[in-house]
Amino acid sequence: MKTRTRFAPSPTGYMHIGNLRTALYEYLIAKANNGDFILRIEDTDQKRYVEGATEIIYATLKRVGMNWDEGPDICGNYGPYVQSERKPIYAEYAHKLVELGGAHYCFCAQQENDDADEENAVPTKFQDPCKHLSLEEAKARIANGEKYVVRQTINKTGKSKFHDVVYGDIEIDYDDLDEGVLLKSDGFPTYNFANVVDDHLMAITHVVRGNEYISSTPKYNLIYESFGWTPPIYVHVPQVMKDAQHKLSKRNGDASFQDLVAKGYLPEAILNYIALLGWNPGTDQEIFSLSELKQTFTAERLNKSPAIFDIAKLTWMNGCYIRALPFDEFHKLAQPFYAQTLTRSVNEEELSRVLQSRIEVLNDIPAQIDFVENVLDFSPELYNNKKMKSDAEVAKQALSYAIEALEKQTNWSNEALFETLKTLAQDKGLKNGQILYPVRIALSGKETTPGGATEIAVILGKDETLRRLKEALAKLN
RNA sequence: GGUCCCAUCGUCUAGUGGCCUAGGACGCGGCCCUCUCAAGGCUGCAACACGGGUUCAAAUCCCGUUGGGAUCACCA
Repeated sequence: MKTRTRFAPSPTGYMHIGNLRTALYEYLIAKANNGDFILRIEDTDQKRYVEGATEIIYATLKRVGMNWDEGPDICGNYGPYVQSERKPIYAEYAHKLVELGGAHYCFCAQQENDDADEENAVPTKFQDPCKHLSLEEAKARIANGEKYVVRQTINKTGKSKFHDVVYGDIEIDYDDLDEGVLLKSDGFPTYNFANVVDDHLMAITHVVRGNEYISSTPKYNLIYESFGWTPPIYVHVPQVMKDAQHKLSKRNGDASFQDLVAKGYLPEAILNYIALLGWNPGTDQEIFSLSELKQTFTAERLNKSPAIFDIAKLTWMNGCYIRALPFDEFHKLAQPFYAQTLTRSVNEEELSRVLQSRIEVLNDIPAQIDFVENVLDFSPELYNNKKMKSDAEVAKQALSYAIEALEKQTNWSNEALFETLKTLAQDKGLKNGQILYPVRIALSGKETTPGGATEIAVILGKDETLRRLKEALAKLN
C-alpha cells in the first residue's frame, strides 16, 4: 500500500512553528517511503476562517520546498481537498453512521462552554437524553423541521487500546470518552468527524498530529470500526513549547515562520532547526537539507517529551547556513539591507565579503554597517588600546603617516593596502597594530567593526578613506 | 477534579541493564589564531527530579512520590 500522509491545517492565521513541524514530519514520512503528501484545508469552522490564511499556508510550504502531490490546487483522485467543498459527503456518512449505530440524532440545545473557571472546573459528563430516542421518532422530528446535530454514540465499556508510533500502546477507558457532536446543526462536520471520513476516503496511511489528540483517538477508532474501516497509523507528536509551561502559540504573538523570515532567518535553517526539535537522527549530524532529511528521517526516533523552542540555537544554525551560502547568493540577500541603510556609494562586494562570516541573521546587517554611511562621533579615548599599544598620541602620528602613504596608493585592494601599511609600520619602527588600530578607529569611530582597517578602507574607497583619516587627524590636533 | 501522557546539563538531545567517573550541539567561560570583531581550532563549567524495589550490575526495568503538560466545546 502506498504511503500517504496529509497536512491538514485550518486557515486561521499565520503558520506557526509547531504546525510547520507537523507538516515536515508528514512530508518526510511520505517521502521516505516514496509516498504522497497531501494538503487538505480544514475550514469547517466558518467563524474562525481568516482571509488570506490559505495563501500563507501555500507560500510557506512552497518556500521550504515541501511540495504537495495533491491539494486544492493540484488535482488528485481524492478531491476536493477543501473540507467546505465536501459538505455533502460528511452529511451522507453521518447519516450512514446513525444507521450503523455509531451515532444518533440529538436535539439538545448547544452546551455552554463556560471557561470562566476552567482551572478547577469539574466537568460533568454530558448524558444525552436523545440517545434513547428511537430512530423513527428522531427522523420524524427532523422531518418536522427541528434543528438537530449528529452525535457520536458510545456504548462500549472497558478499555480502548491503540498503538502510537511515538507513544507506544495507549489505553483509555470508553467511559471517559464523550459523545461529541459529529455533524453540527449548520450541516458542517466537526474536526472529529471530518478528519476520520477524509482520512479514510483519501486513503491516508499515517496520521501525524499534536499529542493533544491522543485522548480523542479512541473516539475516532470507534468511528472507523462502525464503518468497517481500517484506522491509520498514528504518529502523535509532542508540543513545541515557548518555555516549560507554555506552548508556542500565535495568540501570544510568538514567532511564526513568516516572522522569523522577516527577521532574516533563512527558511532552510528554520526547517532544519525544527526538524531537530523533538527528533534526532541518532548521529551527531545537525545540519540537514530537506533531501538529506528525507533519507534519514524515521518516525520511530521522534521524542515523547515536549521541546522548548530555543531561538539562540536557531540563530546559531542560521549563521551556519549564511556562512555556507555561495558568496553571490549572500550578496544578493544582503542587498536590501544595504539599500535601507546606505546612500553613499561603497564597495558592496567587499562589504558582503566581510559580513558573511560575521552575521547570524540578515537583520544584523544594519547595526554592523552603521559606520559605513557616516563615521560615528567618538572620543579620542577610543584610540587607547593596551594590546595594540595604541593611544591618542600614537594615533596622531599613525594617521599622518598613513595619509601620506595612502595618498600614493594606486592598488586599492585589501592585500595591497595591508602590505603598504605593514611596511609603513616597519619603516617607522612601529608595531602593525599601532598603525592599523588607529586607522580602523579613525575610519569607523567604532571599537569593533566587521573587518579590519584595510578591509574598511576597501569598502569606503580611496577618497572617503583619506577624507575620514584627515578629518580624524584634524580632530586630534 | 477524572483520565491520558511526559521527566538526562540553562536549552535541543545521545543513551533500550554492563562500553556511562553519562556523549554531542547551542549558550556561557578560558586559551590559540589574528589589523579590532567574527569565523576557525583547542579547552572548561554544567544533568540522570526524589524515594523504594528487581538484579552480580540501573540513567536504562517495576512501584510510589513530586513536578509538568494534554484532555473533558456544535475549535481544530
